[in-house]
Amino acid sequence: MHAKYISIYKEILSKIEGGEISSGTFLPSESELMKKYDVSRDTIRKSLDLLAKNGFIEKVKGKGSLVLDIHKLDFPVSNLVSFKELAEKMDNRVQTILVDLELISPDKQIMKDLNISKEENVWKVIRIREIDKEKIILDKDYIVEGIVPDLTKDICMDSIYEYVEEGLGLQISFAKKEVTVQNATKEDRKYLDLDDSDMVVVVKNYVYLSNAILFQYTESRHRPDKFRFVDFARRGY
Amino acid sequence: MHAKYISIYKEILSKIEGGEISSGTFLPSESELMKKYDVSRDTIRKSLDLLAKNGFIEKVKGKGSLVLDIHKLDFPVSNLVSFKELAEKMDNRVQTILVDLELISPDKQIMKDLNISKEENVWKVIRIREIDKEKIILDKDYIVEGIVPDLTKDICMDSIYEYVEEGLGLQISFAKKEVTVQNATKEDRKYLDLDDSDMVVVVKNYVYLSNAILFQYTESRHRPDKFRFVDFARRGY
DNA sequence: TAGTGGTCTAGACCACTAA
DNA sequence: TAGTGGTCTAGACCACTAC
Repeated sequence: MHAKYISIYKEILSKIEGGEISSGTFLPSESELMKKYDVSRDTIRKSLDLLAKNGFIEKVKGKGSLVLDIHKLDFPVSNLVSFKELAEKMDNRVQTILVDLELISPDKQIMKDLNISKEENVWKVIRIREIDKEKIILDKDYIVEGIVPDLTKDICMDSIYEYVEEGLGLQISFAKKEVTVQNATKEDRKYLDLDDSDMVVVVKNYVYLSNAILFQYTESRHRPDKFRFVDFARRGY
Repeated sequence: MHAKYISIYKEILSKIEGGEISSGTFLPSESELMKKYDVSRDTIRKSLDLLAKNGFIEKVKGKGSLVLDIHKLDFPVSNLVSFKELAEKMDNRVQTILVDLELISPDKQIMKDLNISKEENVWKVIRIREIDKEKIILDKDYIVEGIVPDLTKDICMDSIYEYVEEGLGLQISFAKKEVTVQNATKEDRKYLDLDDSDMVVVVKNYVYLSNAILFQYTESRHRPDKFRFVDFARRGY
C-alpha cells in the first residue's frame, strides 16, 4: 500500500496476468512509464526490477522490457507463502485437517532446529492437507511460544501466517528451505494416502521474522507423485 | 568486472565467507560504507540488496545490516549454475562420463520442449555424473544447433555453459525449472547405480539466453537418496 | 542518429530503533 | 535525539540496438 514502486509493479503485473499486455511484446519504455505514472525513472526501474526478478519480464539492453510467458508457480519453494495463500489459487479443491495442537517441551532435535533452550515451550501443530479428497501433505509445525503465545484450533485451520502477521503484527521475512526425498515413516503411512509409494518428499522450513529471529520450524511431507514445483532462476549474482 | 556495486558486493561477500565479518554482527552503516568505498549511497544500497537477495544479510530498519549464518547452497535449484561450477565446490569427488553425443532430428516431445520446427536439428548429449565413484545423476541435454553449431566430446566433458558463454560469446540469462519425482525408467536403471530405490528426482530445465531465446532443454535425473537442495526464500514481492 | 536500458551521483524526506 | 535503513527525485554519462 505504501511504496509507489510496489503499486506500479502490481498494476503492470495485473495487466500481464490479465492478458492486457501479451507475452512476446515489449512494455512501454522506462521514459514512457515515467510520464504515465508521473514518477522518477528510479521508481519505474524498481518496479521493473521486481518484475524481472520474479520472471515476468526480461530486460534487453537497447531494446526494452520483453514480457515472458512463463507460467505461474505451482509449488513455489523459492517463495515463502502460506498454504492458505497457495490454496486460494486452487479453487477450494483443498482442505485442512487438524490432527494435533499442543504446547510441548521441546526434545533435543526441536531445540536444535529452533535454536532454543529447554526452558522455552513450543507449539506443535500437525495438519493434513487434502487435495481432491486425497491426503497428500503432512505438515508438522513447531513454533516458539515466546513469540506466538496463543494458538487456537481456529487459527490452525485458517492460517498461522495470517495470524502472526495481522493478529500479532509481526513480519515474516525469510526462510531457509531444504528439500530431500526420504523413506516414509509410520506416521506418514498413518496420516497420508500413500498408495503403493513408500517414499515422501520432505520440505524443511526454518522461518525467520524481519528482525532475523527464528520463530518456526516446519516439515512438509508430500506424497511424491503429487509433488511438483516450478521455479524461475536467473544466472549471475 | 565493470559495475562498482558488484565489486563491492563481492568484496563484502568474501569478508563474510572468509569469517572476517562474523555472522550475528552488523555491517558498517550505509553512510560508513559510502565513505569507505567512496561511492554514492545508491551504489552501496545496490551491493547490500544483492547480499540480502542471496541470503547473506538481513536489513533491519533503524538498526543496520545483520550478517546471517545460513550455510551455502548444496544443490541450488534457484540459481542457474553449470555442473562444472557446482563440482568445483566439491573437491574433485565428481566425475563426468559422456554416454552419447549426436546431432539428431527432434521428435515431437523435443520439438515442443525447445519450441522449434522439425527442420531444426538438435544436439543430444547424455552424461552420467559420478559422485564418490557412484553413478548418481543422469543428465540429458538437448541444444538447438542453430545457436550452438559445433559441439565436441571435449566440450561436453568440460562445460557446455562455459563454451557457450566464453567460446560463443552468448549470455545465458534465465531458466524455468521443474522438479518432480518419477518412477525410474529402464534408461535410469541402465546408467545409474540405483540400488533398491525405484524412483528418481527429475529436474527439468528450460534455459534461455539474454535475448530471451530458448536454446537448451535439460533433464537431470537424480538418485533420490542423494538429492538434496537448500534454498533461501524471501517473503513478499 | 535516436532511443533503449545500465550505472552512478547528490540530495531530500520519511519511519523505525535505541539511548 | 541521533543514527539507521526505505523511498523518491533530477540529472548525468555509458553501451547497446535499430534504422
